[in-house]
Amino acid sequence: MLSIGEFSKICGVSTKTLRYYDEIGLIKPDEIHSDNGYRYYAVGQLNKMLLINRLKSYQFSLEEIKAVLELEEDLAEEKLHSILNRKRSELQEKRNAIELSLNQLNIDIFNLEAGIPIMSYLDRIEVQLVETRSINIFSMRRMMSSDDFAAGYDPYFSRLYEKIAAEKLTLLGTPIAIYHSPEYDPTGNDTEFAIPVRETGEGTRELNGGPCAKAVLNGSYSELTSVYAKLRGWMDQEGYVLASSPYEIYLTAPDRAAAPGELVTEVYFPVAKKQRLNTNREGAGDRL
Amino acid sequence: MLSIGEFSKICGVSTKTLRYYDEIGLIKPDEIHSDNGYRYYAVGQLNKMLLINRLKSYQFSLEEIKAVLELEEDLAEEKLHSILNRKRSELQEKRNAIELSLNQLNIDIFNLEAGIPIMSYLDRIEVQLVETRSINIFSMRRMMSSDDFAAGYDPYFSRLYEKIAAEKLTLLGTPIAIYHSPEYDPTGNDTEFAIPVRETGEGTRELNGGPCAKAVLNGSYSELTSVYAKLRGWMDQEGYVLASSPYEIYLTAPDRAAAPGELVTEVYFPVAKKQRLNTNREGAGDRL
DNA sequence: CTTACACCTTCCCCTTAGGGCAAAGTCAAC
DNA sequence: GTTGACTTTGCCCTAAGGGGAAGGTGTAAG
Repeated sequence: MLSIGEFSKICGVSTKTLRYYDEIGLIKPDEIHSDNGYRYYAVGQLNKMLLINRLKSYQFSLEEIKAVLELEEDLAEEKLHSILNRKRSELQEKRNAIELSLNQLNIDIFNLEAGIPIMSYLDRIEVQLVETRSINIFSMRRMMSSDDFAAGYDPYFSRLYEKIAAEKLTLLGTPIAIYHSPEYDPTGNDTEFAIPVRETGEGTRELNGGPCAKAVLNGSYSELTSVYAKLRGWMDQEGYVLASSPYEIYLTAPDRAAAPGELVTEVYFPVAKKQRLNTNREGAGDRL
Repeated sequence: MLSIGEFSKICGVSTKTLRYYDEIGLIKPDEIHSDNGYRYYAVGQLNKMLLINRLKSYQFSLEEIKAVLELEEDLAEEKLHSILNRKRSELQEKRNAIELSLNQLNIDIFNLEAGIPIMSYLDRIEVQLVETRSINIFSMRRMMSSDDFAAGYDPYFSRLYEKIAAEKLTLLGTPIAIYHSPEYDPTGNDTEFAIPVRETGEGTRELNGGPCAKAVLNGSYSELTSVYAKLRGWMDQEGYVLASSPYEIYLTAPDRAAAPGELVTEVYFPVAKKQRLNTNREGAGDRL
């Protein structure tokens, strides 16, 4: 039998950790002296502890490890297999997310070396008030989960293009995404994919024109949230409210793998003037 | 001015988060109504909040972000540059660590599909008691931090090989690492890099022979900790104690980029019989 | 003017995987 | 017998907020 200190040195974990694992029932000492409470571990428990360490290196939580250990005892191999596969996907996603951040960070560092402050692109986002015309669109509407969103819009636009080709419709513009959810909802967003066409008929509708706050984004979609923030900030400052669903027009087709630096996206917020409310609480003089 | 709810929707963060950031002084509302305590944010604070979001995506801690924001105000660009560079290195390291885990996980899944239980390699680690002979080694000794360790031993062995070549010594074996720290110390380990040579003289010494617990590892170094655990477990069970510093002999040269599956490493623990102590508390009958 | 409802405030507890420290008991060696 | 290393429990702490309660406000509609 091994004392907690010996066991901890062999396994490379702290005694604190071993006491914690005992407490949560992950690995309990083979024996606890009833008179002094000392924990003693069996040599045979080394394997279990080493497996725990390995699973930890795969970023399993202790709760998950507990489940895996119970599976191991039941010899439920196919379940274990699926758990490992899922964890592999998780790790791959994490790696990809880091990769994306690294790319963006590289751009920022590159800009900084060229003397461009990090967030200066925000100042280059210009918001204008424009008057749009109504256009006829061929569209489909979907609830988009965040997974769907991450997968990109290409498959949806592809389907639209296929139908347009099949029905011999006349293209009048580049793809558009219209966001009908009143605000961002992490569980799913009501999104309409549209392409301007000449013909009316089944599957088409009119996208109403009117006054819009418009901003143009040159570059990676990762900065879209900033564009939205800029537009909402502008609306608040200028005393406008959202009149209907915002939409984005992808001038460079998103299915074409253009260099991210060359993407051009227009963002439109249909707006209406807020009717006589203090657009600025300072101006209303309700302070000082 | 924007209420906390409006500001939160524009920036895509929760009101809870904004109150927390206020509390820790990361971003304080432009104005707090003194009568009801309501927080109001200025449109101009959007930029700051978006920068915070971006830095969070680079996995800066809030504490670090606070420091960066202060730098931004001081326009200390070169400092900012170095901070971003350091964070880039951190992210790259994280990605590499995940990549390593993924490789190992892939091996485990592959084995599992072939019907081999995950930790079965542990059972294939055989510990034997062997009698080694003294050998003459040419060596250098270093304190190895965990960073040094991660960088690998190749540079050290390379230096030894260079000196051996320069002094025209005769090689008698493959590289050896000897661990003089009594146990693993995360702050640094006293490690000796050695290569067996025929000639004695400056820089050489004798590596004493004697009884050793020996185990052979076929495959990736990531399983070395298990080998050590196995050896220590064996020693405890058989009633041996460590007599001097353990060492590893790399039969396949570690500087050759052999496929990790083909690496062969021998691990030796010089041992001595523990003098008449209960080798097993059960056997000593001090329980039940 | 009242009422409903959305919004805001503070306060408290909860999360992961343990780390640090203190007071007190115990073990093994000299 | 003493000393020093080891072990026990107990308490508070971490980072970045989430959940919910209790109570105070803002605004719009009837």
